[in-house]
Amino acid sequence: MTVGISGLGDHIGVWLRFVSNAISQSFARKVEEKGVTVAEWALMRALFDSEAAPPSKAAEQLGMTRGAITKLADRLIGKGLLIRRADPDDGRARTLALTARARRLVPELAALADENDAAFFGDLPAKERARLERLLKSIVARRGLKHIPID
Amino acid sequence: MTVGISGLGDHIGVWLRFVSNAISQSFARKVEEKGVTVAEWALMRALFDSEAAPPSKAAEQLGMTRGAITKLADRLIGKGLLIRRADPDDGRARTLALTARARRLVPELAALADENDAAFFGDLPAKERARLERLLKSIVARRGLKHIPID
DNA sequence: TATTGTTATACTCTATAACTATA
DNA sequence: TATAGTTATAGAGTATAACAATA
Repeated sequence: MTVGISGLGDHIGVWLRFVSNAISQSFARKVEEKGVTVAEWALMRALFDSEAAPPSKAAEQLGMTRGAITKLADRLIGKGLLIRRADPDDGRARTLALTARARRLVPELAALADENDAAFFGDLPAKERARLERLLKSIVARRGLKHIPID
Repeated sequence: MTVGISGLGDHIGVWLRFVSNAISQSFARKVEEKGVTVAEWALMRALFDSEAAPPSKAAEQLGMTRGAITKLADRLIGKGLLIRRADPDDGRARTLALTARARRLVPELAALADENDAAFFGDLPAKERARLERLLKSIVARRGLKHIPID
C-alpha cells in the first residue's frame, strides 16, 4: 500500500489464507474422488491411531464441538467407514472405530495428503521449507493455539 | 512422522491452514463487533476503490460466483451498507455502490485488518516477514492462482 | 442466441442450546 | 447434579442450475 487505507492484498494473513485455501481446495478435490470430505478425512485420521475412541476425545483433538463430531460420525457411518458402539462400562459413553474398509482407505488418503503437500512445497529448497515450517509452528506456539490442525 | 503413514501434523499445508484459520477467526471476531462478516468486508473493500461497480466485476475480483455476490450484496443492502441501482445504459446490468456509512466504516475495518496482521506477524523480524510474504506470493504466482485473496 | 443478474436449491462446516440417558 | 452424547436449529459460505430480462 502506498497511500490511503490498506487493501485486501496488503496483509500477510490474506496471502496466507489465499495459499491455504488453494491447498485445501486442491486436497478436497483429491479426497472427493475417494468419496470423503476433508473434515471426514481428519476424523478418520484421528481415529486411525487407536482401536476405538470416544467422540469427546476426537472433538478435543480436532478442536470441534461434540455435536459437530456426532454429525461427521453419522455421515461416516452412513458411508460404511465408521462404527459407533455403546461403551459396556458406561451407559452414557460411545466409542467410534474405523471399519476395515476405512482402515484400508486412510493410508490412501494420507498418500494424497503427501502428494498435495509436495505439489505446493515440493520444489522449495529444503532449507526454505524447513524455515517456513518452523515459522508457522512458532506462531502456533507463541499464540498458544491448541488443537491439531484438521484440514 | 517417524514410521507408518503420515499424520495430520506432518504437512506444511496443515500448519498453514491452522495459522490461517486462527488469523481469520481472530479477524472475524473483530469485524463482527462492527456488524459485518469477513466476506462482507472483502466485498466492501473491493467496492471502496470505485464509485460503483457491477456485481460481475466484484465476482471476478473476489473469485466468487455472481450468485454468491448477489447473496452477499443482499445482506449488505439489508444492513444499509450498499445500494444496488439499475444501469441506465444496459437494462440487464446493475451497479453496486457503498453507502456513506459504509464508506466511513471501511477505513475502520482496514485498521482492524492492519491490527490483526500485526498481532500475528508484527514481532517477526522484518526480514523474516518479508521472506514469508515473498514465499507466499511466489507460490501464488507459480501455481497461477488468480483472484485477490478475499479473507 | 448470448449475457447480466437473480432466484432456487443444496451441501459442508460449524456453533449454541435443548434434550436424553446415565452416573 | 454432572457428564456423554445426540438432536434441533441456525447461519455463513459457496456452488450449480434454472430463470428473467435485455442485448
